Amino acid sequence: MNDKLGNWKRTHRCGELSAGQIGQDVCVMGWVQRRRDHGGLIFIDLRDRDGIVQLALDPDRDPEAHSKAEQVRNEFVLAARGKVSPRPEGTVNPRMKTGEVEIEISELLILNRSETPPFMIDEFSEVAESIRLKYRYLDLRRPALQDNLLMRHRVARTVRNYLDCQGFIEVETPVLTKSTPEGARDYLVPSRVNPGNFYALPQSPQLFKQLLMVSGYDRYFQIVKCFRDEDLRADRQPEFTQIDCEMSFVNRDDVISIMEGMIAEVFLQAIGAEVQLPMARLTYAEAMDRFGVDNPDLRFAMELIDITALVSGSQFKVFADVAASGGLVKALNAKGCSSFSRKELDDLTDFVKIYGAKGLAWVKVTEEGWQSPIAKFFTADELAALNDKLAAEVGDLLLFMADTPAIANEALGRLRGHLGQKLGLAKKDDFKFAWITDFPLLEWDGEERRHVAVHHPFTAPLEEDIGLLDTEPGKARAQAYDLVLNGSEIGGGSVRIHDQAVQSRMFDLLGIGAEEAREKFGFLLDALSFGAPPHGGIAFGLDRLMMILTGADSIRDVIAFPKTQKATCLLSEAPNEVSERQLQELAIRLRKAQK
RNA sequence: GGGGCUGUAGUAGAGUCGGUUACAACGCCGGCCUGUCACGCCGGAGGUCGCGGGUUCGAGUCCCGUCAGCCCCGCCA
Repeated sequence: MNDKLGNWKRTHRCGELSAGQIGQDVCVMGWVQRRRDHGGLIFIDLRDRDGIVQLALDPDRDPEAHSKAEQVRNEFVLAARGKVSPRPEGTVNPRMKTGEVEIEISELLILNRSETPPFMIDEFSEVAESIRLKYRYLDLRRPALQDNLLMRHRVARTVRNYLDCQGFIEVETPVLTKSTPEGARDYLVPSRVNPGNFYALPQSPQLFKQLLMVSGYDRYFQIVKCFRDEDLRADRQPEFTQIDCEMSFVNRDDVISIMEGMIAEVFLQAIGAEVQLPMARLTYAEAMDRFGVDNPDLRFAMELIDITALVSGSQFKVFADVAASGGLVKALNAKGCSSFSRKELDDLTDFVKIYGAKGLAWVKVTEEGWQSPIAKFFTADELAALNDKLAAEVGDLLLFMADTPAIANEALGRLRGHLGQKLGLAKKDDFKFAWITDFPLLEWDGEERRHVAVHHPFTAPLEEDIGLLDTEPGKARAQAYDLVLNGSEIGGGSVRIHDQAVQSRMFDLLGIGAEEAREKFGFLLDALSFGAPPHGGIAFGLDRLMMILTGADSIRDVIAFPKTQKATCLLSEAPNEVSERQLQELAIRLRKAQK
């Protein structure tokens, strides 16, 4: 039989007790971290979310509490009253925040018992993630996850305070909304009241926040769940959280300036890091040229060098042919890496093949010159020119990639990131931000044989590129921007189209006919015709931001109840089959699973 | 859809060349212990080697399949 709480009131949290409370009568409540039974004296480490404090139970002081303590096991829930006392000389524990004191217990309640947990609730035990996920409520008792979720709370609070001070108001938008073409696969929800019809869960509140601008709310934000039915990654969950913002009467620089202030405040409040403002900016074209990717990790240099022109006339056919057919030959200098083993070089080659590259040429720069399978193809002049262009020094490893521009950039750019990690150039407590601007507006989709929006269909072109929409739409740039931190895209947004005619033209370019546009986005087009102000916004991925702030390697470590890679929840066992009756109400008949 | 890694008591691991009854640690249970703090000492219980099939006199070990977890490509406006 458990003890009743009655009118006991907690006076302190376990972690906040220190020498300052010595002599006070206190009451703490929490979970048993550990019991140490010395036959006479019993020590209990009591834990709550703030920390751990030692309870001392002396049979001479209170036999009843002491005998109760003998029944106590790990994770029992206790309430304890007693006097905060200094620990005897020589028994102070400097590794504990509360290690100078203990509570001399006079009364003890066992509020609840616990089964032996499947794993130890401490910071030492390594446990398979599938077991941690099945017993998530126990894993969440451990300090690592508690610290992460507490920081997540502080970040959300900082964001709300900052945006409130800047005149933003938080407005909720529908979760049951309309499926739209473009973008990710939707999660669908059947409508019982409208058989055969489905809601979609929002991939983002994009359209609604634009409507709020038309409604005159001027500055909106929301910390909001978004849903995309796509495959998972270490930094991707099908349901995730955005800090979603939209502002009226602003241009790109206005949005960037307010938002980088928010990020700086978040870093200061969450981890005490000072962020230099304004943040760096790179155009998309420059990012691709120097780093091969649109989310470069700027914690280290090792930039990509375009050597297409230098090798276009060389005897090395692989390079010359690529150059002649409109491809790119690019290289990077891995300083001091000429000691890489054959195996390491093979691993690098395997790495670039993941991104579709056919191979990777390497050169070790030695006292005797180039040591490389491709050295013999180049004249002395060519070697000198390449060494000069790559700033090659003895001890360097040069890596070359020749392919279509898309593959050469991506493969070598990813290799650069990979090497940065491998060589320890990317430190977790180093934060390098950059805004990437001037993205292309459109991208050609070879499979669907049409343009698709790089950002989304509501993104405005650069004002000077509007003419290109009629001549060379593929060359038009967008008023879009991403915030990149340490090689991770943590946010992205754009100035939106507020002109109905331009929006219709955009749908046209995307191969969305007038009728389809009417059907899918008619409400937006209508709204734009009723005095839509110029507006723009941005959304930050809160989960990814938290990963970087906490140093987590997995998005699951910053989410209270995350999904597995197969998008299931090991705790609740969602998703699950539903009853025939439920399906009937929804007018849904299942097909047999196809083999 | 594809590539890769992992799977052995509650937990995390060892297990040789295919060969006796599958090991030791932490945890758990019992006993002892009045200053420990990841307490200590003594004793004990606990196993469908993920699952299914195959090879073999014999499989945790080799082969095939499958399931689960993780990482990656595709996908993610």
